[in-house]
Amino acid sequence: MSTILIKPHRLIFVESEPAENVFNVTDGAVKIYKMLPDGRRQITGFLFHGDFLGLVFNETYAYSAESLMQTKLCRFPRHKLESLLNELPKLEQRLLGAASHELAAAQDQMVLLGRKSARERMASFLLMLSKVAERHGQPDNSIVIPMSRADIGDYLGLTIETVSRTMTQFKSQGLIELLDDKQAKLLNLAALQEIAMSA
Amino acid sequence: MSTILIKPHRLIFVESEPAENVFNVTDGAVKIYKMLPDGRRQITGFLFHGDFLGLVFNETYAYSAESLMQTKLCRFPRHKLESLLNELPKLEQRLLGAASHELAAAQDQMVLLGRKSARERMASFLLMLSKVAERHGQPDNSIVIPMSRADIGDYLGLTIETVSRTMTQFKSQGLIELLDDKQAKLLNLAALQEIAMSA
DNA sequence: CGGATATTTGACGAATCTCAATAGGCGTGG
DNA sequence: CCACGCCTATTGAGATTCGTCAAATATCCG
Repeated sequence: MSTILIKPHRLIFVESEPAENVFNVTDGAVKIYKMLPDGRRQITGFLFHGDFLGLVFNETYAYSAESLMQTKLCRFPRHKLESLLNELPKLEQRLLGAASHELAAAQDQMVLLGRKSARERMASFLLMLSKVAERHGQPDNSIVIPMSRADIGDYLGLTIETVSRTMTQFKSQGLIELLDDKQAKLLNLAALQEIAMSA
Repeated sequence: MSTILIKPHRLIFVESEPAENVFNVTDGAVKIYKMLPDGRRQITGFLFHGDFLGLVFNETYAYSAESLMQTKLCRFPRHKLESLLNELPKLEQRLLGAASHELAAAQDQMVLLGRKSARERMASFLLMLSKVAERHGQPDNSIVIPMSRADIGDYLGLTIETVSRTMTQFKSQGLIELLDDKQAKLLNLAALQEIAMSA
């Protein structure tokens, strides 16, 4: 096990490569995504401090992973992990808990992608970043947006343009304030929650 | 642990109820879904012979489950499961494997919902049913469709009408043959795979 | 400072949704 | 056995949301 430091916008591993390592995000932010043969991309999650990465029991990675910013990772060789599991059953329970949590998040994202409008998706996304801010001990109405508009679009199943237009719309309705591309204030959390409609 | 028999179109459990049982589908078919407050629904998966159901490590179910047809389930009380896990670490590995598999399926579904066209979604769906048929020892080009058009729509993030129109389109292009609402032949698997584009 | 890249904005078009009508299946009861 | 009614699926026409293409603006970084 070793700690590694990763520069912004670096590939960490690629889908269908042999899954040699498992990671834990210590600091920074990571996106994970799958590609279609013609180049369309779906980002299936963003990972932050404390999240597990590459947690598969297949022989190959099921998705690609890339850093959004300078990021610190703990790396375990996977073959060591397997023997470790036999020694520490407690760890296995933690992994099962993590997988269960990820699964619940994946199902929420399916609801978002299958049934929510662009406005609802963007509101849900901003509230997700608000929860991340909270987890990091920041005020929940002041968010950092470490990903590009393209990343947001590929996460929400929208185009860059729709993401941008919806942000502008929220801004002009006084729901948010954009400090710059990467930083925003949520001026009306209640209204955003209303829009997001997440059961 | 007991085996229970469930009639078609019966609720098995409801989202946010205390998760008292874990199930294994022995026979039949089950849909699992989440609702938005205004009644929109997203079906997050269909389960068949051998699939685990209600596999959560939260105290409440994360989704509702309903039978599509007459279905047989194995039921475990969850509190017994937890002590069982301590005795049989092997079981925990199987559950972790199942969770990992479900997670991979969830990510594929996110790609479908976020980035695929109606045609691509329907082709992917028909091929999924083809794999189910194979798993059941049936020819892979003769599928049973145990769910309604509404279910298909809520699974693929489409409306009933779009599902129906796309089926008609496939039929008129000689890709499929509809025996009745619930049964079809896939006349050109290669073409459907081409359309589905699943990386 | 300046070129490259990312974001915003605008005009238009297309895929899918909505609403409405029709057709088909299936069970019940006459 | 047929007729009726109910429910689901299909088909059609028009509306709408979001995507596409294009241009302008802003931002980043050497």
